[in-house]
Amino acid sequence: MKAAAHERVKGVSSPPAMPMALARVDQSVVVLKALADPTRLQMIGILKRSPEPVCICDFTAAFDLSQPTISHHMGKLRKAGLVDVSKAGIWAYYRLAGRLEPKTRALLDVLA
Amino acid sequence: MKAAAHERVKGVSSPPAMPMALARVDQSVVVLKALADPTRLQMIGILKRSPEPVCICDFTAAFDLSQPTISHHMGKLRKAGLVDVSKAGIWAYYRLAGRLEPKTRALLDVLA
DNA sequence: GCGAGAGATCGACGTGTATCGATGGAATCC
DNA sequence: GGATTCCATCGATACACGTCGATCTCTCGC
Repeated sequence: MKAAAHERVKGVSSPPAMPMALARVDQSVVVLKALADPTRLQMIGILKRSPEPVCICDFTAAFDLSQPTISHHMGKLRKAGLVDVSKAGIWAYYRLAGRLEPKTRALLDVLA
Repeated sequence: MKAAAHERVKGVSSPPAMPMALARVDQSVVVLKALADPTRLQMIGILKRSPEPVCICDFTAAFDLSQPTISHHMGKLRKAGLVDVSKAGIWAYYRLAGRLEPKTRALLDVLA
């Protein structure tokens, strides 16, 4: 993809114009891309219903994937702003991000 | 990707087990993948707030993308079950799918 | 300080996807 | 019938992504 889609939208007159803020589209796409993977969606589901932060080693044990892959997926969720990480000594504990856009929060409520 | 993620989930005992139905995960991922693109997300937004079905030629005019690319995106939305198409002579009119999973409907309500 | 373990990063590989131009199929108009 | 128009499909290309093994960076316990 060479450019963000909102830069490719022409004048627009025929279809009803688009109220959704343009930056909003890109922000939503970032979150949607982060969630559009079976592993990450299940990770979010697990985090969402866990009252305690979850050690990433638990995910490495639960999924049949290598440790780098698990770390990669969690990093993707982190960069999308969906999860927070706290390190305790050797271990890294993840939980759903505390500060979430209302729209993102609603998304997670619907999904998981 | 070699297999669906739910086939890669091991015994699972440490993290709180996962109530989300396994097929549900894959179904959600299909919808999320369809929405995780700026062009398609805007298309859905336009369809969502248009009371009338929209001719695909309007999208071709509104976005600075080639006709095959627009058709490709619309086909992706169609295969994900998000939109319905009706042909009138030479033209093809698209609208949001009438039969939507409640979860999917909620997703669209949040997003667009 | 040193070895060991947890987790992030790196490099590479195969697959998926967005994009385009060219082609094909169907309905319309003359 | 023939030309035209709209849209879907095909083939090709470039890039993004999921995955892994190997490596690096911490922190802990000795």
